[in-house]
Amino acid sequence: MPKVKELIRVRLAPSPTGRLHIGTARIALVNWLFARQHNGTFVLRIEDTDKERSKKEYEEDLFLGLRWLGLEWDEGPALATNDKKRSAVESTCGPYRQSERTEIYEKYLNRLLDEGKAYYCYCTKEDLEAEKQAMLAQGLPPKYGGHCRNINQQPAGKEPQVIRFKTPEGKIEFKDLIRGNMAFDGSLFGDIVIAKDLKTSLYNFAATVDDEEMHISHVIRGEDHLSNTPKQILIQKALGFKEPEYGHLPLILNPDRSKMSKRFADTALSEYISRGYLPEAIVNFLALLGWHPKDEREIFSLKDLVKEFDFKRIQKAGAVFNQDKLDWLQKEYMKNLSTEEITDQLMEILKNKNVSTDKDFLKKIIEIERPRLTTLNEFYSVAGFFFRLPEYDAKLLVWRETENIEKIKNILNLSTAIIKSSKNIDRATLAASFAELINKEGRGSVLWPLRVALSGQAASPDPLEIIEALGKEESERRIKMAITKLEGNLL
RNA sequence: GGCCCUGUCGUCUAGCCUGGCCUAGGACACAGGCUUUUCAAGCCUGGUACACGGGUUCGAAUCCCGUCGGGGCUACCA
Repeated sequence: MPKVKELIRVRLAPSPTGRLHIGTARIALVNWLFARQHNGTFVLRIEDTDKERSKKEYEEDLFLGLRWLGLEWDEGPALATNDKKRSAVESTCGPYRQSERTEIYEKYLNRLLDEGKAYYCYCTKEDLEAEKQAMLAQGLPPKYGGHCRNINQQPAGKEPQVIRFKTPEGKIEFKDLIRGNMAFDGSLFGDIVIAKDLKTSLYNFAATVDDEEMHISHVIRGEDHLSNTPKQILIQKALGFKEPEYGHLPLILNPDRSKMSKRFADTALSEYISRGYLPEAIVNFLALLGWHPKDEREIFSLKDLVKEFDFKRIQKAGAVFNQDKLDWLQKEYMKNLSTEEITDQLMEILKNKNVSTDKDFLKKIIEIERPRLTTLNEFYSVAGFFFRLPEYDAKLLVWRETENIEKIKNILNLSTAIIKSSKNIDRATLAASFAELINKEGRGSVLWPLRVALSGQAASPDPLEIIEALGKEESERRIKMAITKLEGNLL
């Protein structure tokens, strides 16, 4: 076998049976960080042995998601092929889709079969189910009884169903990077099924072979794989493979502490992407889920994490997905964006809503609305009134019960006059021009109806700021509309 | 049921290995206040946690034992 240097090589091995899960994204992050920290290689392997459930579109979603997060893989599918050095590695470690590695598995399957370490099982699913029920009925843990273990020839009238591995008895021990020493009792497994047939390997077998063939040095994955590890170690031993190091990360949990599922939150990364979250926020959030530095910092870029992230400080217990914290981080990263950066993206979003606007106007609005935005996607729902005055009820113009219609109309009329006569309508000038009226009538009495007239909403930025952004003409038009509304509606 | 993992504020966690600096620190969330024309933002203040029970020790969140709780796996899925 061509030699691949004994370096740090980690892998992400997702199965494309659904959109990239937020938990998978975190596993990817940790693997990527580990590779970057040790000058290692981050391998992406697609575990698509389950032909029914694997879909090309999910593979695409995976590639997209990883790239969006900034977690580019060094080896794997969908990479540019003009790198000579890489193609040399690929010829020994690739291909990177399990569906394309059938011959490799077949070779090892045959070896196990020839050496009597694996065998064909002729038991049908029905047989097995009956056996399982019988054991359960006796209060025994269900496991395969080894019926076909020592059959050398195909029994008459029976077809081979699967290939089983002869699980040796005895303890399996290994050291987990996060959990320390682990010990399992092999006699509890029964002979595990490693392939449906020579062409169709199953997870535990395929993954074990690939980790060896791809020279994986550290298997970093979710805790849900902890109980697969002893099985894979047994297969390694039977085949004379080198045992990689293992690290099992705690799971991301629902608020009820079960494994994170769609019932409680969006589990697909693409969901967060389309909701307008920033990759930096997601990365930061994912890193802080189950890990924390010695000090009290909370904000980490991918670059910071390469420096600071420490495997030893990973939590052992699962962590509940906390949307509030994500949103807070998202806001923090939004603050770092320049208006310039946001503008282009927003132009795009507005275009999709059939709103045409010019850049300078948009920039002004962004400045005003920034503190109110968690994601860019929310922009239109909070700031849409700048572009189109929404329908509103005339009653909204009344600040408090004690206000009367005539007074409000009067204030609105006076306001129009103030705006008209104001040379400049920047906020500061406006504040000075309105001072007299406000002193006389009270802030709320003046500003509330103005706000509603200008925004059609009860919650908005300072009305004077809105005027500045909207301009004289549009502001006057909106106030006039409000007056008309009051006249036509005697409440 | 069996095997395995795990248990500090509501949540993410610092502290645990190397007992005393912990009347347990930070962040998010929450509550109150300031500001105030609304909603945000900002600033200030506050409350809540070592799962429980035994030991060991002058002293335990930290060490030992037990109990209880939570989770994962238990497929011809990965």
